[in-house]
Formats: sequence, C-alpha cells, structure tokens
Amino acid sequence: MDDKAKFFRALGDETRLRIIGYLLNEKRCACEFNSGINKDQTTISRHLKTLVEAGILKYEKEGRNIIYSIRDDETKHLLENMGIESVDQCCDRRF
Amino acid sequence: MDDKAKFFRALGDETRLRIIGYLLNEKRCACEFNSGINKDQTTISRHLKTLVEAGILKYEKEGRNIIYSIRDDETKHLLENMGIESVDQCCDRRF
DNA sequence: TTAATATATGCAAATATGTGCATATATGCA
DNA sequence: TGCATATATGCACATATTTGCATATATTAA
Repeated sequence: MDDKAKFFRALGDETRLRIIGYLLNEKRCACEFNSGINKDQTTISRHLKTLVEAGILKYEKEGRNIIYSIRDDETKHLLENMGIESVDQCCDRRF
Repeated sequence: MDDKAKFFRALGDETRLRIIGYLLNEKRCACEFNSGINKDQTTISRHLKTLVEAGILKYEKEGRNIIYSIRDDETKHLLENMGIESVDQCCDRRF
C-alpha cells in the first residue's frame, strides 16, 4: 500500500490513537498499556506492531521489556499538529 | 466512532488521498474524477461521501453538478502540513 | 534447570471496507 | 414530455481489519 495511506490508516483507530497519546511525551514499556487499555495483551501487541510498520513508533529492547516511543521528533511534531493529544497519566509505571 | 479516528481513517485510502490532492487547490465537480480515477462512478461517489462525513470535504450543488472542495482553510492547511500533495492537473475540466 | 514475566504469532470468528453492477433520483435540454 | 447527464443507493461479494484464545518464544530470577 501507499506509504501515506498506510500512515493515516494506522492513525484511524481509537486504540492506536490512545497508545500514541500515551507515548507523545514519554517512552513506555509495552506492558504498561495492559492496565490502561481494556484490550487483550495480544491485541495491544498487534496495534503496536501496526504503528511501528506505519513508521509512527520505534522500539528498543531492554531486558525482557520492549520500550516503545514515537519514531522521531519530526513525527512527534506532526502528530501534535494533527491534534493528537498526549495523555500523560497512563497505566502502571513499572520502571 | 471517535471523530479523530474517523478523520484519519478517511485519509487511509489511496483513492481518497488522490481525490484530496485534486481538490487542494481548486474545487471540482464530482464528474471530473471519472476520467482521472480508474474506478467506477459509484465507487468515487462513495469515497466522496466518506470524505464529507469525515469533515474533510464540503459540497455545493450547482445545477446537476455537485462541486466538492476542502471543507475550510484550516483543514486545507492541516492536510498540506500532513504532506498531502496537490495534483493540479486532474481529469476533464468541464466548466 | 525451573518458574515467572514480557511479548509475539497462529488461528478462527465477527465486523468493516472497497468495489462494481443494476438501478434510482435529480436536473437540464430539446 | 422525453431523453441525456450527473450523482447516489441497494445489493452482493471479495478482501481487510479487529479481536481474543491458545500457545510459542525470549528473558530474567530463584
């Protein structure tokens, strides 16, 4: 699919918008979303994958955790310009 | 559905992005897209409807034509900031 | 090594989306 | 009025998406 369409399509889901909101101001371990989002862990895992494949998120491994964050500053600013709001009180803080 | 998700979802289709590109710099009659987009007239009609319902386009009737355009300047600038490019040579010019 | 925690993948089911054909409606023109 | 043009809707079908359960993999801790 066209990259731009793929990018926007990834944004076209409430759960993924919420994940992005949680990540706009800080990186987070995937496990943190389990308490903040009322969806199965496997579903959240797949949404995170979708966002990475769309070029919106990146991740780094840290032990057995995987830390997700907005891909880069340009993307972050773009998301903010598009009216996606950060949600700073997420879920568990585990670390 | 959440309005923002709906907005982005509407952008998540190549054909709709193309329609938006055609409309970024000028309003156009729906009939103009028939030659520029290799899809059935009814399919294009439905894409236009989707874009209106997502708050991206508006339309005005003019005789038996329906003229579509970007909803407002704010939306236009937003779309441009998001990297959607105008395609100025579209299809037929009928009027 | 074994157990626990974190994350991802295979599969199946439900729902949504994109598409075109046939057709309906609306408007303008002869 | 009758015909052509412009647009939209009903329907059916193919494909895509979202979801959770069961399970697999990876890593850390005991």
